[in-house]
Amino acid sequence: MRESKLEFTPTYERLPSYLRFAEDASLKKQDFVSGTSLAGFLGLSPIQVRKDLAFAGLKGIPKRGYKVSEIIDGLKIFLTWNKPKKAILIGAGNLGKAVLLCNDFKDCGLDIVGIFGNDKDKIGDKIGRLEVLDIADLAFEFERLKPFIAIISVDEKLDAQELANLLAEKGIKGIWNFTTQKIRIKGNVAIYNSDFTADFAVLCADIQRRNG
Amino acid sequence: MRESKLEFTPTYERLPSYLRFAEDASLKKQDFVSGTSLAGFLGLSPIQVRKDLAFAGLKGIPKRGYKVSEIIDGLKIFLTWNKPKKAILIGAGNLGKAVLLCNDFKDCGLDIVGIFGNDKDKIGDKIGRLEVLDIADLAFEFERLKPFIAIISVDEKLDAQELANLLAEKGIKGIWNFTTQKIRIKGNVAIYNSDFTADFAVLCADIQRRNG
DNA sequence: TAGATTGTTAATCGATTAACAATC
DNA sequence: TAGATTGTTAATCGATTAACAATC
Repeated sequence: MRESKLEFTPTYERLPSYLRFAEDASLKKQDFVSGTSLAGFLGLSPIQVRKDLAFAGLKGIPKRGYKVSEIIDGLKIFLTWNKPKKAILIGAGNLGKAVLLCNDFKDCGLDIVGIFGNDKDKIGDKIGRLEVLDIADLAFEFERLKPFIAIISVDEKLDAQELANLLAEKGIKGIWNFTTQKIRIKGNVAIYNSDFTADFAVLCADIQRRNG
Repeated sequence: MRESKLEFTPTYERLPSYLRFAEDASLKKQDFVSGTSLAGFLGLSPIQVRKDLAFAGLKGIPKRGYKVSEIIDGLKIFLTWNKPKKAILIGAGNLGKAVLLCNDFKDCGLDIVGIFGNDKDKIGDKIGRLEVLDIADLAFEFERLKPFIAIISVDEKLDAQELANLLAEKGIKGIWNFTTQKIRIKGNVAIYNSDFTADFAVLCADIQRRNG
């Protein structure tokens, strides 16, 4: 569930899958891929793929398709993934670790420079190349790390709204909220809520529909 | 990014937040909540909340609002969250652990009865109340556990499509795919793709829009 | 050339929002 | 009663799909 009404959200959601497809094609030494093949692989309609790529500023060549290198470079620029963005992770639990250590973000310009925990046992531990910092030092460490994005993956014992208020005050540009707690910020901060239970609701509805 | 075009998806995504709000109200011993207050808290429009609740079959009382207990019971039934659904987790990494151990699903009828790992070190370990099973025994253990839903959170070393094919053949009803690998199933299996990079793309677009 | 593919304009479909009557 | 709220029908808005011309 996303917070603000950003136009073309479904398109933005599809673009990363086009990027991955192009990177696979690149590994296979293919120079061009057609929107049709992309659509076929991803289970989308060719028209939608062409519309999306056109939206991202990409031009194809009739009969040949889209140049793989242009898809890769173009989409990375369009998504701002060509520029590294410093991020901090708040919450050093399993989800925080998963985000920090998974390889899916290697192309996204997500540069996690700090991880904060609440649990006294965990503070000082190493996760990957980072040492878990004390969440109590968040305001102080913010100045040093100067993050652009904050990822909140704390458990329900901590108040996500309070954390968000502090982050907003310090000048964060975007907050990715993995808690089911509601976050609202008055200023100009982008907020994305990844609510697993919302996703699960959609899956349940789909199962129900398919099984009467 | 979701797989199939299920109507009313945005509504289904919002319903869990209404359920949580009602449960909070219930803890505060409130008997009724208005759609207006719900909308105000969640940053939605009152019309949308009323439409959503009506879609879920809930009836309010003019001037008073909606009965809290009816929201809770009604939404749980509507989402099929009143009935426990057996699920298996495939992938015993940090994300799998996070899903298994987080409390957000306590109301969702998600009953995780098995977790499978690939890493020889991890097989046999206890995570929460479950022992990590060998993914090589998936077909065999499926018969014993009889899961309804499978959550795939394996890393890129494993082929998610191959796992999905096996699960589909065994009769799984729904697959929740946390990998960025594309899964396609011919049969009548509901698939929900939780692709973090798709979410991140939307956040990046929102940040970009807000900052010129 | 013919066929495959892109690109664009128009039509359709679904979701949200507006307007307002009904009601406690 | 008056005011607040729900419920419903119509209008709007955005996203997807269709149709088809342009092109290599």
